[in-house]
Amino acid sequence: MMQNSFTEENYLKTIHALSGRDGLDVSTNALAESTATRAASVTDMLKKLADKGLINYKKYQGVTLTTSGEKVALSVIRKHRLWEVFLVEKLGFGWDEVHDIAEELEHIPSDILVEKLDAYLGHPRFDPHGDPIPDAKGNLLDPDYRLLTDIQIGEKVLMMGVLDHAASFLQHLDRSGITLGAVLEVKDINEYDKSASIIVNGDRTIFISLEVSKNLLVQRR
Amino acid sequence: MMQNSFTEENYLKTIHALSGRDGLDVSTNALAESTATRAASVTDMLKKLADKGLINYKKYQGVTLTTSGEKVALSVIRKHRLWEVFLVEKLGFGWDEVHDIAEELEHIPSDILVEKLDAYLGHPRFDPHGDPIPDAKGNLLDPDYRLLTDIQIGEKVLMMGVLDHAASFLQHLDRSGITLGAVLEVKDINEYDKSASIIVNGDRTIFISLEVSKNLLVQRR
DNA sequence: AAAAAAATTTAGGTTTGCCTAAAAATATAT
DNA sequence: ATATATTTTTAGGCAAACCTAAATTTTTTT
Ligand SMILES: [Mn+2]
Ligand SMILES: [Mn+2]
Ligand SMILES: [Mn+2]
Ligand SMILES: [Mn+2]
Repeated sequence: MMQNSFTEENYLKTIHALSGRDGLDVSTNALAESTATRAASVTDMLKKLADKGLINYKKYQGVTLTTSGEKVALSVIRKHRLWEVFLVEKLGFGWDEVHDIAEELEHIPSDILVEKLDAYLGHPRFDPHGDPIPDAKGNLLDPDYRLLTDIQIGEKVLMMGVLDHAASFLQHLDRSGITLGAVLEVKDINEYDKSASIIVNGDRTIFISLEVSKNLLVQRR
Repeated sequence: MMQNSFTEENYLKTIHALSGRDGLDVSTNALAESTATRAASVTDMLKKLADKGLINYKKYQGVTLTTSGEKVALSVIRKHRLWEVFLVEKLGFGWDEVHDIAEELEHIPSDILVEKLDAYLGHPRFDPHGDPIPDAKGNLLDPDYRLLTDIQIGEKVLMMGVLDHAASFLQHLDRSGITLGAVLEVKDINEYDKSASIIVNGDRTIFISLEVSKNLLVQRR
């Protein structure tokens, strides 16, 4: 059985991300956008992935992952997130610095490496951004967090993850003192622009824009 | 400034290894052999590396690294050896299992990653096979070890490294109890086939063939 | 110093993953 | 339902890294 290339793995991971929890069809254009390539190049790759049995592809109809394609995607995601934990927990990187490095490390192929890394890290269940880490068999939790925009005034929630993974957003959260696991209490919501004042960990009050609220995943306590 | 590809880095590393401590010219055929490619492919790559100023190349005359090429080679070697230390010291791999994985990890580009890894490992000076690790500036120790074949009967030496890095050889040493840092005393050398009996760490006596002696780097105490 | 052998380079192809431009299919608007 | 717009595919090419076969250069032998 031939190995999947770096590029093929990235396509599979992207298809997984774009098809979301419901396994919706992913369009050629969406893939072109996400992979920073042109639609024609995507079509080329889709043919190859279909030939290898990794995706279901009918011309003009979009694609979904096959079972075998999903297995590959989940394995890459597992590696990505485990390496991110390593970079943050062991090497002392910030959560805003690890994505690009993990983007490369995720393609190192050794299964035994992944399992030893997982054990060394203490079998973490979430990565530094709050994203769940698939287990060795490809089981992936779907923790139904909600957006901070759905939380009522007076409610206290735990900060569990981010939707936007951009370094600039994560750095903004750092400056606001909003870290994974922080307790957030919605003190007030501005009618006009939906900006909010939030009490962080019971002491500091900060103001956050709707843009920020829309990207914060939280959980009732 | 364009980045060097995976493949270019491997060629530079191979040229470094083959030119030895004296910086001798490396032949096209030797490179073809070491990189498991054909001579014609090597010629293609040599032209490219010469264009990029990484090697000195005159047709039919063999190649040497330029200062800039050597810098790249040493950086790749540094990464290879640091990752090997990580795999053995932190993840618990055996010294016979890490080479192929490090062969991939050595191409992960981030400078800051390398420096954080180095610090995390406690700035190791040698890799699990006894090979010296270049520092961040590209300074590489040249410890003048000698071969066990050069040691007289009765002499006690420290086991410092291996010439052959093959898993089968390393596993053979494991079975013989010969590890890095072990004290070896040459008890007797067989006239006929130069095989020897050796006392390991002052207790066990083992017999080793010339083939093994030729691949053991040792140091007087 | 030729002739023969070995090493190296050139010539011409292949595959992978990308591109632009043009054609075809699908979706949307009138 | 037709026309228009959008999406997707096809056609034809390019660069990287490899290949085989054929030429060329260097080295070794006679
Ligand atoms: Mn990431
Ligand atoms: Mn992450
Ligand atoms: Mn190695
Ligand atoms: Mn080594």
